[in-house]
Amino acid sequence: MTIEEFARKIGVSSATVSRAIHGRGRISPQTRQMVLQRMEELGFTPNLHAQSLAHRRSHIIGLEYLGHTEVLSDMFLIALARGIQHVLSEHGYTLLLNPVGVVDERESLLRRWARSRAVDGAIVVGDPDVSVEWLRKLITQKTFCVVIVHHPLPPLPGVGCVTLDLSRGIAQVADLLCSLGHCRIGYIGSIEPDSVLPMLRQQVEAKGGCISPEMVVYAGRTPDDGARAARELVTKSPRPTAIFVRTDVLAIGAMQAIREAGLCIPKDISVVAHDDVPFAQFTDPPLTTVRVDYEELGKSAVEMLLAMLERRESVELHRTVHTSLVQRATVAPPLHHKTISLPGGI
Amino acid sequence: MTIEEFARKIGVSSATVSRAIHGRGRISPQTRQMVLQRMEELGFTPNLHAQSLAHRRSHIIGLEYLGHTEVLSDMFLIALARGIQHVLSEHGYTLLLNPVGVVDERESLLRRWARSRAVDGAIVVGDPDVSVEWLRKLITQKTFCVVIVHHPLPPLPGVGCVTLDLSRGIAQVADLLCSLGHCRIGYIGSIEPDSVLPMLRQQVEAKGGCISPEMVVYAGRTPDDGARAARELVTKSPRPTAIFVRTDVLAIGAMQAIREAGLCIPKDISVVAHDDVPFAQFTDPPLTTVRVDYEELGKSAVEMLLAMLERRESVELHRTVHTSLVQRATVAPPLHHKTISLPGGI
DNA sequence: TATCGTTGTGTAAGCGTTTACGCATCTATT
DNA sequence: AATAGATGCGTAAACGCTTACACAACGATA
Repeated sequence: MTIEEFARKIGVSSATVSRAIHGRGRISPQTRQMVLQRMEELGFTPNLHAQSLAHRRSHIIGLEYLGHTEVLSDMFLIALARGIQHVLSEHGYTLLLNPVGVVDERESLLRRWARSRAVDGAIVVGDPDVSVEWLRKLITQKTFCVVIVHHPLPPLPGVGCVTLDLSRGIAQVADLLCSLGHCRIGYIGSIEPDSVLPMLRQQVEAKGGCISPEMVVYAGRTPDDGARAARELVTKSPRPTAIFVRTDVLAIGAMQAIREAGLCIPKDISVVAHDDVPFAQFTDPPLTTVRVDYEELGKSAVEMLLAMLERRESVELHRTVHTSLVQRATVAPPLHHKTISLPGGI
Repeated sequence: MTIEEFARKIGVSSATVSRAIHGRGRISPQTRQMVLQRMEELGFTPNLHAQSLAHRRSHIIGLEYLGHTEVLSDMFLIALARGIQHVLSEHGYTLLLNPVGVVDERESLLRRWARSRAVDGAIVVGDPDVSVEWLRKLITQKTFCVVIVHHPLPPLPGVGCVTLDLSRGIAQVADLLCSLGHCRIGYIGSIEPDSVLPMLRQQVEAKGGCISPEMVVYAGRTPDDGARAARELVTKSPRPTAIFVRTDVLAIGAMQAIREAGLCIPKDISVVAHDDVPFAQFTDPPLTTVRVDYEELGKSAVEMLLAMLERRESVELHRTVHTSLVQRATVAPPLHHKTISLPGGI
């Protein structure tokens, strides 16, 4: 049913129906009520494409995720999407997903979406691949977007930026570990380059602890990688009294390997990880880890985007989301509290 | 840039450009090549809404998920979405998500989408809430959809159906357990009504085992629920030699409780669960569980839907996806193999 | 050479909305 | 009672694409 047919059927013009729907323009309250009610009854819903065409607005926003797609690393996406959806649906928008994990080399789907006006704006996730050039191309299309990154971007018109700042959580890790007396701390990284190690090291050293170079090993992404790394660290002598693992997924494997080495977590060795993926609370013992509030991240991003789309005054183009440690059961004081390594020493 | 502007700029008419884009209608190969090339150069992309309006096709399909939204139960959604996306993007379609977990009582978002022609078709997940009435309303809008359910639906025009049949996996569970000699089997269910228990019981009894009524307890959804249920089962005497747990999430808690009761998995008691969520391989020991291939489910559904949309002949309107057991390390032969319970006995 | 089908292109009428504009019809003012 | 400004509504022109139809140019046939 088209708006014309419907209008005729209820004895008004299409313009009146349109005005009733949007509550804009001059229309009497009675007529409006009547139209809305009959819409319910007859089940008329305006054609979205015609609306979008006329409005030059689709009320759809896109989510572009640049990055490797492994089963486990995907999990954060759903949390992000949930945060985004929540805000979005309150404003009558919906979410269009790009093919997860299918990164189109020649031209990002997002650009195509933007040019074809399929989306009004977009949220872009995936730190390493967000280049300024790429963004510059994107915004030529007069599409707003907000990117979620680790390090603030140079300001570009029409580009918002919410940065995920890991330092708070990392500082808390250092605090916890050092205050318990850990000073020989191991580090299992994921993929280089890595901005977390320097952060952690600085914090730890400031508190009298130490992450000496031979105590850091870069593993990879999978639990097996984590296990391998943990085996390596655990055979060092002296053994680290605590290990920070860059991701929960790695930590899963690391914990397994540590147990297999006959060590007890956290009595013999403490473990702290990062991400707080859903299963972190179900490991044995439950994993102490740094929580990243992806839902909050999604919310912030979409709020910013909507503010831009609705051309609100004074839109804050930069926001920061912090992380925080959630303590569960993989950290305890070190067993022998006598060994104090000198700052920077081996 | 509109198609008119672009056409003028390259010295042809808009009709020619359109024909070049779609490769339909009469157009010389040279002109077509030229147009396509200049599209690249000038960066022209047709407006999607205008296209959809003219075509009466949006090339977007919706995913509606009816159901409770808990963090862990969400995980299957992403696998499903991945399967869907994969096929979809090969055919130039994209996916529109309904607000996850926001079930609009008055009128499903999907219906609104369908009526407003935002989507060409939809995939509906969420067994318990898929009522035939609801579907009947949906198809009034001439929208195709395929539902993913556990039990085949009465055939409706325009409604495809892929059913997830759990029986194969359940039979394998019964096989495994009984062939190892387990005959006193406990059952931890999730939420009633439950179609799995009858299936499992039938299979088990056919093989000489038994799930006696006091060996089944309905728990809920969370790991804590699972733990409570396991504690209850484990204190029975005689104790079950194996427990089937309806979901991996419940099993997590159950395993923890079993360990806390001083029992060893699988030596003292075997555990088999269902779903094979990502972390199932990382429990300690790794969980033997029934795998549901959600990606396959998504693929099947979307293939069927696309076939319907493209009005292919002889579309198979019903497909079945089976489950299968993946054996990991939570099952072993029972410790004392002497007790043989009579079929159907207490 | 006149005729006919074929081929490539342009013209214009949709597709289903929104909205600027104009025209009645009212109330409020003199 | 005549006029001015509100107010409510309809008409019609966009919005940017597709496609049926018309038409010109062409090689093939008689």
